[in-house]
Amino acid sequence: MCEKARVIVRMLQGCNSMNKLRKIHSHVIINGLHHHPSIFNHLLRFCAVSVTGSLSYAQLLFDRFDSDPSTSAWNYLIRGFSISSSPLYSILYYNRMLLSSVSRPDIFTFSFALKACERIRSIPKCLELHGSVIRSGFLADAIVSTNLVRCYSANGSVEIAFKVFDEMPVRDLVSWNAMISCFSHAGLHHQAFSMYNRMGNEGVCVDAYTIVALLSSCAHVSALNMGVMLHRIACDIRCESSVFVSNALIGMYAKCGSLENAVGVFNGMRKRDVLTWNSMIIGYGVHGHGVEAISFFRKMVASRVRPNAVTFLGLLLGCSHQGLVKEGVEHFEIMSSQFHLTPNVKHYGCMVDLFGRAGQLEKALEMIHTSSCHEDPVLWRTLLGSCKIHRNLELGEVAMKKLVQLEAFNAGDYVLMTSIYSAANDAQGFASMRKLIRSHDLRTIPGWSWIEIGDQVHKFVVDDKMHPESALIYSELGEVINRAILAGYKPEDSNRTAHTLSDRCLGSADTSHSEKLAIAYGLMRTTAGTTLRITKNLRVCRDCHSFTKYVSKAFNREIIVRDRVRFHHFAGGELIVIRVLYSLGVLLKLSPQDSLKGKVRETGDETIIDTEVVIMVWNKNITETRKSTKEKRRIQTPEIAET
DNA sequence: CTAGGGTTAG
Repeated sequence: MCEKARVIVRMLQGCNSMNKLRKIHSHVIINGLHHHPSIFNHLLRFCAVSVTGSLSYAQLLFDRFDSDPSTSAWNYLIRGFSISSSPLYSILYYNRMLLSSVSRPDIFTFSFALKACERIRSIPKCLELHGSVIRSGFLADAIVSTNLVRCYSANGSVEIAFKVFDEMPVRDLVSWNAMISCFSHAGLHHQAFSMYNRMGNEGVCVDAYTIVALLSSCAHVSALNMGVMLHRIACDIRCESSVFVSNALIGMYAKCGSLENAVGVFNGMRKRDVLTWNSMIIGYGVHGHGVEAISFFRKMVASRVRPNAVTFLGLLLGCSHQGLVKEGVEHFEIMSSQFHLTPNVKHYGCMVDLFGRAGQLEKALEMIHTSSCHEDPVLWRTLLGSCKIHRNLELGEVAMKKLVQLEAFNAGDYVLMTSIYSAANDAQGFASMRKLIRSHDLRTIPGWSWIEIGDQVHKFVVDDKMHPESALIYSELGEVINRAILAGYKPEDSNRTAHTLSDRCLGSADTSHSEKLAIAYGLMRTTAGTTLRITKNLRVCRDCHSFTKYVSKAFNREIIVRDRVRFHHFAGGELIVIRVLYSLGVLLKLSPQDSLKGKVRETGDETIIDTEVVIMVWNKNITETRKSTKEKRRIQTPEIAET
């Protein structure tokens, strides 16, 4: 290399902006050095892969280069495009390389091309690259084959991803993590767990990435015991203070119904990001605790973390479930006016639910019309649900007609509409629904509930007879029902209400609903005082809701039921709200009415608590219940730490 | 001379 070229290469190594690069480039051209391979590579490298580079300039350089680019030159371009907004170009350059260059792809080329393929969502390209990887013998490279696993996974082909993984000659920790994430994303949570077990058997250690992926699966299937175990492992390998791990832990605890522990993790964090706050707000939202969600939202804004669309989803969810119409509307408005976020279908869905649940059905309808998504069946279905609650036949018919017109009707819609007709004693309408059901051969989704006991998950369906301890469970359930009745439970009379008609025709008369079986089993198999956590796929019916409430009183147990959309938290025969004064580490359990009546208020720098509500003090693993007194207590709120 | 991974709603 001549002295001039050496100087230019040194200049390029120190280059930090496109302006400088352009100057150097013209200098190169003047000196007639633009076909010098080393200089070309350095120019290309800066344009294609540095943060301040320019991919279009890289293309320009590439097109004007008149000898055959080296593999590394191709790699720069393929790499640059693979992480750009147009990954397709990455593939185009890869194809061009194969067809027009003497330079052959190496392991790096495949890594970058696979990364691009992961983002363009094309199974045929995946298969083609897979073939080339095999032919070139690079399948033995752990990174290349892990990229292949990710590629199939991102394209929705879990089976092939697993096959590639299973046949990998060399695997490392990242490969295992990729496979676990793949299962977790695909909703195959138990497969994700079994990968973890296999890792243990093969002596592979886990890291923070493994834990985050597994925690996400725990959150989805409410596997609290598994989640707690992962929390312990995170502490053992000292990654529990990573923001990723902490956020995943908060999400897991909140979705497993343990807000106490979610708050515990939240309090211990040194750094918090949007996801940290969102996880807490969503946690409160899905528990139906709008007031608390709003309080977290205020603290979030005060600590200068910018809320995003998901933040507002959590807020609106909490407001609609707690019946906070005014607050919901307020936050829906500031979402766009103050935070410049555009509401999407899900936000409109929450608003329709907010108005509908509160009985303001006309406003709910208006919301659908003013939204940008008035053809979305979910919104109409939400309205239909509200019409059922408030027994509004006219609007119910409007919603149902719309669903039929959109060809989006399902069995659930028919169930709702049928019960609206029944409630209105409209035999004709009822008959027309039956006809529709027959002609479309629609089946309802079977309901099931599960409960985690030890490391086992027990799943129940309606009138379940499959469980090995079935007989015992039914005799226990009889006993439980009797004790609940003594505590005040009134089983819903199936002959009295309008439900009868629809229940009979749909085969879901109020027999032993799956959550009743799960509760009976939980009472049998856990020691006195243990909290029961039930998860179910549908909504909890009114009778089971009331049943659970009285069981919590009769057996003195906290029972937390997670249904399709929210949590129901029962204790002492009440539906309760957990109010956390997180800056104090104080945890209050009170009824939603108390919360609404403002028995806990934060005014300026102090918090006022009416102590007739039950107070629990949260302190690491110790919870202590203090009995109420009638006087008012004033507690100084200290500065919020580390925000 | 250059590679791979992560968390939130329904």
